[in-house]
Amino acid sequence: MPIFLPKEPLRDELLLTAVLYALSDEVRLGIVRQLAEGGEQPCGVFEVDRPKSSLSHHFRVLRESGVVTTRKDGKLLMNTLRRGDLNARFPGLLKAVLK
Amino acid sequence: MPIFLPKEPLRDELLLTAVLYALSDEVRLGIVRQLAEGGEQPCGVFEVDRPKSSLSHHFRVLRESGVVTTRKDGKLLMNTLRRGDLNARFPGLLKAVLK
DNA sequence: TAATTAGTTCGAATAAATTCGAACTATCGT
DNA sequence: ACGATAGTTCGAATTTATTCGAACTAATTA
Repeated sequence: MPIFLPKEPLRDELLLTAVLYALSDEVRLGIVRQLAEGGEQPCGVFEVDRPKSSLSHHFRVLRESGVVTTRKDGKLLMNTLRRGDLNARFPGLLKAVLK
Repeated sequence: MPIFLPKEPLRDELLLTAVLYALSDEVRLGIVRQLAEGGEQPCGVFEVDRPKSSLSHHFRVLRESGVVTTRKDGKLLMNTLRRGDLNARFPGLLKAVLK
């Protein structure tokens, strides 16, 4: 079966509780901070002390909550923080969390 | 055994992930919103469709994460949102979440 | 003193999240 | 075509959270 990335919620489907939950984990928060700093990056560059299947799980949570968007580029999955959507729906949240 | 309220973290012991986790639940977020609106209130005034033992659990999570502080007043436990501490440690977070 | 009220604590059941290895898909390079 | 690389998916184990009823503590009121 082909790889299906989870469907990412549209801007107006973002749920505050889901976003807060996604950000409430150290690993995921670390990923988000690094994306905020360095812009679009593939999954592999994140140095977390966990096997890739665990990392993949955390990316899924970030995608499904709408915190991150992922596009395919060759053999890489490139991840971007959904700044615009998050700022539109929850103004100030990202800034407060990333500070 | 006497009733021991969970120890509330000091301002500089607040953890962002713990706060975000506490806020990532609809019931708890509802309590926090109502405290933000109406100021100090006892546990009993919150109309959530759950038995009081469940409510008590949610208050515990809010206290242990440092979102809420509780003082005893007669037979009531009065709860207050820890605005000052939260704003000091995570500027803008509360505003963004409560909007 | 007894009854009521407010809310916690306990214990056990259920539900949900996390973790990891192994197997897999897809792409790239040789 | 083959091997290596990137990352997902699956399945099962473990951990953590939630839920609730019942028993409890402490304060109030009769």
